[in-house]
Amino acid sequence: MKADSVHDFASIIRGRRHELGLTQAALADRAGVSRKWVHELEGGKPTAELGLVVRTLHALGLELDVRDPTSVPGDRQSVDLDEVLRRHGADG
Amino acid sequence: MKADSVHDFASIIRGRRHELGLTQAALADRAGVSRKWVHELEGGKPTAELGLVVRTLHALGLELDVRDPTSVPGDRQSVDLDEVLRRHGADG
DNA sequence: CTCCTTTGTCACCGATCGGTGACGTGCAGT
DNA sequence: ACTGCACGTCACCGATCGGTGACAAAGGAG
Repeated sequence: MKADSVHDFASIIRGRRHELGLTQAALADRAGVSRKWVHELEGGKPTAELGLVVRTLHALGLELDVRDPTSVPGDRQSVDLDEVLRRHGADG
Repeated sequence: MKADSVHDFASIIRGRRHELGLTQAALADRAGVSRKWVHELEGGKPTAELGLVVRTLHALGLELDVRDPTSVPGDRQSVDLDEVLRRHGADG
């Protein structure tokens, strides 16, 4: 599940929480954060601390991955650095 | 690439930055953050803001994924909620 | 309608984030 | 030795984080 923005995190987390039948309070408890924070995260708060997000994801049984979208299996191993920089540099 | 902790982010980001031949300053510039922040992130700062992390990842041409480790392709589609909660609840 | 649960929201607060500007170190080239 | 670059680190600062405690709205059940 691609999480390109903080809003993606928001929906993923909220969805997963519902899947597991957890309340915000229950999730907050499991993740060791406050209910208010869970509420804000599910609202797409961009300033949420990385560590807390990771903990919350784990509390939901989810895992975080970092991928290189340009490394297509069977295509090639390395990347066009210029290409990458070009695409992400100015305006994508 | 699994990022289970903020330290994983640290090494992934630092490694990728080197792959691309970018300096901390250059990356900071591309991501719209300060060089100090990049330095701290690469040091494993757990309080780094999610939004900035996402921006930095994008500036490195990387993508963030959220996965359910229990959903093995070809095994089954859904999850044992109890199982998940049990594993992540007490002590994993 | 009443009770209960869940969620959205508020004010208040100490602690800390991230930016800026600067300085010292280590390394490479000349 | 001297110059230049990348990096680590520092003090300072306004802005904001996340926690706490409390209250109101929304939804279901009797």
